[in-house]
Amino acid sequence: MPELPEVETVRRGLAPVMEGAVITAVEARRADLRFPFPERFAERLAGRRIAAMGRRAKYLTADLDDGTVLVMHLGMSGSFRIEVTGESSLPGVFHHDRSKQAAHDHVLFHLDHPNHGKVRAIYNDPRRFGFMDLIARSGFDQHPFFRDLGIEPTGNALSADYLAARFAGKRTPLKAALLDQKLVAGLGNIYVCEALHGAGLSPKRLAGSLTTKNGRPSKHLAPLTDEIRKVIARAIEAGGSSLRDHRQADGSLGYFQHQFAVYDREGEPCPKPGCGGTVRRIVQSGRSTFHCPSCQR
DNA sequence: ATCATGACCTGTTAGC
DNA sequence: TGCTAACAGGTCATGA
Repeated sequence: MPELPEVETVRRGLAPVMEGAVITAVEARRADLRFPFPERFAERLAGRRIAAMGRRAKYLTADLDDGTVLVMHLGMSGSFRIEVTGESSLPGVFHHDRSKQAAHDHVLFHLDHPNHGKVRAIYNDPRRFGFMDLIARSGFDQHPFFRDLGIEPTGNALSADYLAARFAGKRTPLKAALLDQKLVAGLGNIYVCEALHGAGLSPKRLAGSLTTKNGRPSKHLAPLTDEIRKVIARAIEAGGSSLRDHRQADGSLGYFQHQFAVYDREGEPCPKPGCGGTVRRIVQSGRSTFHCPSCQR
């Protein structure tokens, strides 16, 4: 499910109830998700206070008061929801039908928050491609999860020069290059399709074709960085995209899917003014790519 | 080294 | 209506 904007939306939803809260208990209802939970997972979390909720690429992090970091990845279908347990006064908290989602509730974090009282954060993940781990804050950047990750697409590091350096000599299609978390971390299938359409670049074009002989950026790279930055920012603003199950932590739906130009719009007219093309679906590296062959060259 | 592919799992939907 | 096949936001291990 979640690319960077969805994970960031989850982080923003969890932060108000998790930051500053003490974890009173954790229930892991099975031994593994994609990977086994770390040794003594629940015991190591119990009693810890959460100092801050963070995000790196598509990873959610919770910094604990003992120097460990709870790392969480939502995989394809992971989501969180918040439930108030007592007479807590959280405006707009998700009042859901518990029986509906309980089937795949795998981890329950029981929290005690100084302002909100007793609250639970519940991790649900039907496909179980998500995972959780505990690592040391001191070794965070060197940890295998994070060591090889590329830059965040939201910050100043993303530039035409950066992409030119990383694309140089690459024979892989632009679509695959942008999905590679070692180059730009956090982009996924939706937002790569959208950014390439915005930039008017074909997903089939070889990444290396966007650099000049001496490794300088071609004229297409500045617009591409702009489109990446823009689509990610707009999607975060919209609370992410709700294709089937992504929700904000308060239960409301993200609505960026209504702004897709090409993703999941096969057969529809290209929305670019004056283009007149038709959105097509192709398969690249085993995954759907949506693009407009008329205006993406 | 680089790249494309299948595997991991379950749920939903398109098509017959 | 009911069955089956294809497909889904991600990543990792494989083999060419």
